[in-house]
Amino acid sequence: MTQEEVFKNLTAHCKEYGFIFQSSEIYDGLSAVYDYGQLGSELKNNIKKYWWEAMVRLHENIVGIDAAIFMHPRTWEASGHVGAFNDPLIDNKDSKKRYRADVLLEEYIAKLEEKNNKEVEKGRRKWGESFNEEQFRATNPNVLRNQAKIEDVKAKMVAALNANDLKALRDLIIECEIVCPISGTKNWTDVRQFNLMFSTQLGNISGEDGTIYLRPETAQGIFVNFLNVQKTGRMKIPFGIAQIGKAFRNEIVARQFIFRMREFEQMEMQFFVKPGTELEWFKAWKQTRLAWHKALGLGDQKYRFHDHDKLAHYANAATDIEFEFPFGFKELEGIHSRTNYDLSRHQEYSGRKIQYFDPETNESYVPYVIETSIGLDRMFLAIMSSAYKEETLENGETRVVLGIPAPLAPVKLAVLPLIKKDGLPELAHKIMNELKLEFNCQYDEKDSIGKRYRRQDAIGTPFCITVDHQSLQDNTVTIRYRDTMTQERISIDSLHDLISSKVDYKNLFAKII
RNA sequence: GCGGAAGUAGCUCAGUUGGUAGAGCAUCAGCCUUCCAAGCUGAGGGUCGCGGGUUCGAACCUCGUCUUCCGCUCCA
Repeated sequence: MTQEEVFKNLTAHCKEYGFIFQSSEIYDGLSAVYDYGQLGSELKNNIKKYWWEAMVRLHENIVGIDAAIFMHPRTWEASGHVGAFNDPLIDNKDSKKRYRADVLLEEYIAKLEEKNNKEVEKGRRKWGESFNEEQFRATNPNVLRNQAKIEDVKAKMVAALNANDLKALRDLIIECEIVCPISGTKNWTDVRQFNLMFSTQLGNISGEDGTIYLRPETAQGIFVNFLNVQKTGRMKIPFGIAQIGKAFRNEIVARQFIFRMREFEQMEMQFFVKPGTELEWFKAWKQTRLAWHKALGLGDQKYRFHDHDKLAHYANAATDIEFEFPFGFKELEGIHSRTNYDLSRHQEYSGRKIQYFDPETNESYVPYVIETSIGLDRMFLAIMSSAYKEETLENGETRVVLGIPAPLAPVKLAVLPLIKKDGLPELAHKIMNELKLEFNCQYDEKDSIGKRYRRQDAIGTPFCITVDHQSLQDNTVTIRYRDTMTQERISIDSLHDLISSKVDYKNLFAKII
């Protein structure tokens, strides 16, 4: 079976067992938006917990916040998200080249002006000393025609840009018969605004038109709260602020299932350090974060660093932790040395002093920042794609099993009466009622025992507790392990401690610290 | 965005030259009882992605649209 087929089966499996559904499916779905189902949301919550506790609880100098999705619009001017992504763009279908629509029109206007200048030069040569440029421009029919066109195009372009009327811009390009400099054709796409931020209206914000954005990254919520957290939490550098939350990007192409979605969730931590020490911390966080991933046991060979050669304007070092997805090695987490760019920009745009007074050196500075930013949905996909296995057993039968690490498994155990009479269901319920106080459990008495094991395998339940006739005699049950399919008989009293020891996050943390 | 392919029950799919919609698995109820799925009986479930058009009649032909997958492009 090819990788592609396995990935297809995985996505079908995610739907069939209630992990992931397409958003608004009964209305034909919404492109690149997905919902997490009854099991998916459990797994997602467990991933969040693993990250949050590893970052916030295990590091005494990291605290967590939960900032709003809506932020003051000036945030995005300071961050550089507004402006950099606000151009109306148009593609030529033949050359596949992309242009700014307003630039194409301005070049067209410039050409007309050049034409007129040439006419004027011709007139000047012809009339010599007695040439009156003003009068010439006011009377020459060619110049007048061009000038009228210039005025017309300018007026229409400004009107269209102000009204954000993209269709009018395209119509104008067609009307002017502008051709692509490369292909020479007039085969244009629609004009599109390549703004990656979603916008909406806020009731009444003073001085603005009320347009606000859904945050395209969670990081800014941390930066604008730097002073709040540092002062109220009495934080001393170096320290970090962590956050889990939704972000939104209006991607042009969003594909590969939940790998690139328009609404997604990030788990980010911004670590504030003394200027000059940032590259040491960058190196340290690379190792810390890789260890966090490897502790899950999905396979060490599935991870690699991809250092950036071309750095973003705000960074002085950057790397990706890439994971081997079914469609190849792709970015799972980014670790960036963001310098003091963000805090400095907010200092500039807000007019507030955003600095840290270092008691050791008695000086103030704008801290440098190391960012670790992981896509929660990508993490989900990484776990699912490495956990999903189609196995052929020794007896020739097949099973589909999700080898999800036990601490992250949506359902920790299933309680199964071997048959549904003779008092076995009653005892099974009694066991379940005690264990469900701590673990997410399922009870199942339908169909043969083997079939029920397969059902639990398919959703990644690590343990099946089977109640049989012997249980009624001696208070023991069998516990069956998902990965090995082996069983052992243990007393009902020891169930809690055994399962607890296997699903505890401590097992993972032990490998990190 | 461009090009290609696809969309029929929860899942995987069949459906003949256009003539009232099918299977297996799954689900539910009952029977049976057996530690690694597919025993017996019965039941529910589909405006064939959506919308126009052609036709006496469309799952099938046609146009549009939405969604998904693949390649390119774009973004980072």
